Amino acid sequence: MIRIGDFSKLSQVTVKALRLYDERGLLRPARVDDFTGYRYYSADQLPRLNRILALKDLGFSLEQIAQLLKDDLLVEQLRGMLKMKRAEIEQRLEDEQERLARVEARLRQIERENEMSNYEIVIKKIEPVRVAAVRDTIPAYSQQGGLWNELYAQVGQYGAQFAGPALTVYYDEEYKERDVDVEVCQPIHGSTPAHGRVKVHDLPGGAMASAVHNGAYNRIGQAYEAITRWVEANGYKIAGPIRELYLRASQPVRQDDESCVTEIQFPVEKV
Amino acid sequence: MIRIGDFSKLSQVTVKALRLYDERGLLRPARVDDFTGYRYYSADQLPRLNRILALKDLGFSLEQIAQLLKDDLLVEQLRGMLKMKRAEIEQRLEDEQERLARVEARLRQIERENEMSNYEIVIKKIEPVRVAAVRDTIPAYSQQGGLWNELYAQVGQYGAQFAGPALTVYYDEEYKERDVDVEVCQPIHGSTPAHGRVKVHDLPGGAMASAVHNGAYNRIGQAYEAITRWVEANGYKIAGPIRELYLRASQPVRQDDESCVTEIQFPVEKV
DNA sequence: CTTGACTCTCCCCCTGCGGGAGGCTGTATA
DNA sequence: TATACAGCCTCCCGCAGGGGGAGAGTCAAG
Repeated sequence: MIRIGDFSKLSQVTVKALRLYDERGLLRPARVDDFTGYRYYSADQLPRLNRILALKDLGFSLEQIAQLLKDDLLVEQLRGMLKMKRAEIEQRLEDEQERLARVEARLRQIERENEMSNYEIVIKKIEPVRVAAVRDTIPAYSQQGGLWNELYAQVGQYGAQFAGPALTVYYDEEYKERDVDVEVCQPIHGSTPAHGRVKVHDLPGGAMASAVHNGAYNRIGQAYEAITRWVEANGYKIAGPIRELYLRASQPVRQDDESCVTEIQFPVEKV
Repeated sequence: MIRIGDFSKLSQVTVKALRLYDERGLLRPARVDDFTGYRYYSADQLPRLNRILALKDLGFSLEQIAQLLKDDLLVEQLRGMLKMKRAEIEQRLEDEQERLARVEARLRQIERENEMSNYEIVIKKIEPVRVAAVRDTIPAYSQQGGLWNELYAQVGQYGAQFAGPALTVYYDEEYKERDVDVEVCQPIHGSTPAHGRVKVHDLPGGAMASAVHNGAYNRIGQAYEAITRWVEANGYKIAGPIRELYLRASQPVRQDDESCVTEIQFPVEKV
């Protein structure tokens, strides 16, 4: 009969862990003194303990190990658990690879510019969103005013509930200074009947690379630049029209209002 | 001013997380109502929140992020943290690769034999251990008795304290049936003067592939077989003389005593 | 008999939240 | 204007796998 401390030395497992395995039913001591509560182990319990350690090394949780240690375990079940675990590990490997790529992209950026970027790009999954919208090709970005007036005249008339901040979708594949294909949108709840040029439809959801620009519109180009570089450096590609969400806008709209907050979303998918 | 629920929708961060970031000092709301305790956020806090999310995505803990968000952070420090994180991720990748290899080795073994092995092999780090020992070349494994008598006669005389179970070291590089170079050892505390053929020295520590054989000695070959296969299948190689630890032995020694418990240790290193 | 090394149970701690209880608040509607 | 009801607040517990420590009981040697 071996006391817990000696058994701990023999097996290289801490006393704390042994007591936990006892409590969780993974390894009951060969004998427990009724009066003192002392745990007494037997040398032939080492194989079972080693089995526990080996399974832990494979990444199983204590609860899973308890299942795997039951006497009536079929080889089939073991095989199934192992395959599950293999898939799990492969997934984690992939995740860590991507994480590593992101860290290295950051490091390269620092080496190049020797400073931190002002923009943080994050990937977010967006749900599809119902909007009332007016789409048109207009001479220049700054000429959206008319479209917004048209949109809110209509939406206001039907009193639809707003479901989020207004946004613009830019449908041009490339950057254009003139004759821009834009759609101004207001997310709404429920449905509002289409009327004239105001259509109600659902913007598709999906993965978005998102950055927030804090300040005047006339410097928003920096945000586009940062996000474009990030998308390239992190192995994504653009997979749809870009959106601008006006989280805080000036009334009336002014290009040099520093208090504006705008989120830019690039739909992306992995290369 | 944006209430926490709306800010949560805007940022795709749960209310619970936002409250936690407030508590941990990562993102204090722009204003907190003194009476109601309501948190009010401002749209221009989104960049900071996105920075938090981006850093979390790189694998930093909330505490590390708090450091990284401080105003007086130098680029140098950021670079240092990133390099640390890179090393950490590379380490994890390596660990997971090995874990995957172990799982796959198990699966292959099951496919081959369609049953579970009776032996569990674990890697353990062993500390160097001081022993009193007698080494000699003897005609056969089973002839160790004389060496043990010689050893204990001497050790008993000086009354050294035992520091663990007795063990044998097999110095032959290959398996041999006759003329075996063995050393019988008893771990002791402190030092005992050498006398005659009994030497006191330190067995080296290091990584050991260990298996426990439960039962008679004359079936211990199975354990050797299992551990040899494991070492090969998991990308290790043998890096020193093999040890046998007699965790529970019969008195007198009998080859067919089923109550014996013996641990076999192969010093290994990665290929 | 005493001392010192072990052992016992119980409780709190770690991360990054999720879930829920119990109790205010703010707003939209009847 | 009264009342729902959604939204917010602060606790408190739980998670996995133990680590650290308190306070009290046990064992073996000198």
